[in-house]
Amino acid sequence: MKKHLNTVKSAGLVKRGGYHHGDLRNALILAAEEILQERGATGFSLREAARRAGVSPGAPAHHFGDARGLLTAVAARGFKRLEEELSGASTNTPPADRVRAIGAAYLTFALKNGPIFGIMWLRDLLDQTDPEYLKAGRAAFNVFEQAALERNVPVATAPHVPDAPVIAAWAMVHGLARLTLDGALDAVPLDTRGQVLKLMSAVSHGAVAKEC
Amino acid sequence: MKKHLNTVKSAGLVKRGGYHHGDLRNALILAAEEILQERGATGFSLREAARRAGVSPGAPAHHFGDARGLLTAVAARGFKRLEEELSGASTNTPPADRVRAIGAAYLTFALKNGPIFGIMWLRDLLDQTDPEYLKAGRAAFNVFEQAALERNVPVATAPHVPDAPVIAAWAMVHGLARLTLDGALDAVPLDTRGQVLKLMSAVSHGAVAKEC
DNA sequence: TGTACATCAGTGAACGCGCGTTCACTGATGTAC
DNA sequence: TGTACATCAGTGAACGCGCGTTCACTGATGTAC
Repeated sequence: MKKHLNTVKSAGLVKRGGYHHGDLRNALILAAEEILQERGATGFSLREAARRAGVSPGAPAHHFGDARGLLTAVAARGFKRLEEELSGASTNTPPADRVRAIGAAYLTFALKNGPIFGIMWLRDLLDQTDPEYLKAGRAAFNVFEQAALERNVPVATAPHVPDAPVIAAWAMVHGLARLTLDGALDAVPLDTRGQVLKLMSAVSHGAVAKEC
Repeated sequence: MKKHLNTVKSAGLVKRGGYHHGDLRNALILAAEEILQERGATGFSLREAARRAGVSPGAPAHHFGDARGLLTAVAARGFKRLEEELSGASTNTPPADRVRAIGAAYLTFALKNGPIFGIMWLRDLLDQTDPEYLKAGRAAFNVFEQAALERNVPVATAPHVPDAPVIAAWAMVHGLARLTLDGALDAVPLDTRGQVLKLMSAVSHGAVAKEC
């Protein structure tokens, strides 16, 4: 019955003896992730997060203000984790296969973290102006774009406009992830996803635009 | 202040004088759509739908059982409307351009009906076994697939497995729609969406797979 | 055409629930001297 | 090394809220004869 405490507990983030917690901010983020994964976005509440961190209902306000604040932190952390996964896939793969590997990592992350991935895009529930959130989101996209363009221009410095093949490829992986999560592709064999990722890679490199 | 009643009202679906409503089922579906469009999925409640239809809080139970039942009906109607849009785009367009036109219609529908489109895929909130819902969803996909395959085999009769280019193309439009709705493409010019749809069309016809 | 009656589609008050947030408070921590 | 004190990070009881659902009821409708 208390099984849901395991993750937060095993990370040593439930309040121990003292009056002060020590790392409540992180404990609440982990607790929120736990709730999302177990019960989905519908099942989330600030009180439940406080409960799992072993703390009174008023405590979270000190760190996040309100529920929106906590969820925004969760989303930001989600994008950071996604970025790490994508970066890992990128550096471990020769340039020619990079985009496909990144796409596969994107898909894997989304499927493993369904409800968290979902909330990362639910702007209604987030503080859309939070700089950490925005930065993390851009960083993740950057990894993808860099691999597609196969040059090392640092994109983050100046605003620029990504071109159609990159957007098309991103939309394709993203759509594949969402349709899978939403159960719309239950009848489609796993193998097909691999083929879709190949097509995605080709699109990202302009294989279609350059005269087919 | 009562502005939100307009749609349901102007459709003549608010209870008039009598004890019985006459068409409460449809009135509730319209009211639910209104709420979703105005307040998003978070703002939806069964009581509010009843309120807008001019009926007591217990009334919806007679027609839908619970909130899930009503939302499922909304989602089913959403897919029916989507299917109509896609069919319209298909029949009004020469075969060569059909997939692109359908993709554009898909995107337009999604953007016009953001929160409703969102809920159509939120299986947590729906009765996933509802036959009307399932049928409407399949019918919409069928229009897309038929155009991509450019033959007239009726797909609905026997279960079959769509192949990678069709799934890839669908994922691409779907992803484009969701990323746009979620504000992730705010910096991308509208023109780019048109180019993405062209790429989508090429992919759906196997332009990439057939040796590039 | 009239009457009895079953069925249907509503009412509206009441219930218990968990939520987010507030607030006066208090225990722990860290810093100045 | 010791003491005073400000600041910080918690408590926990209380608030009001809107929700979904229930239930005994009642008015309207339609059908049988």
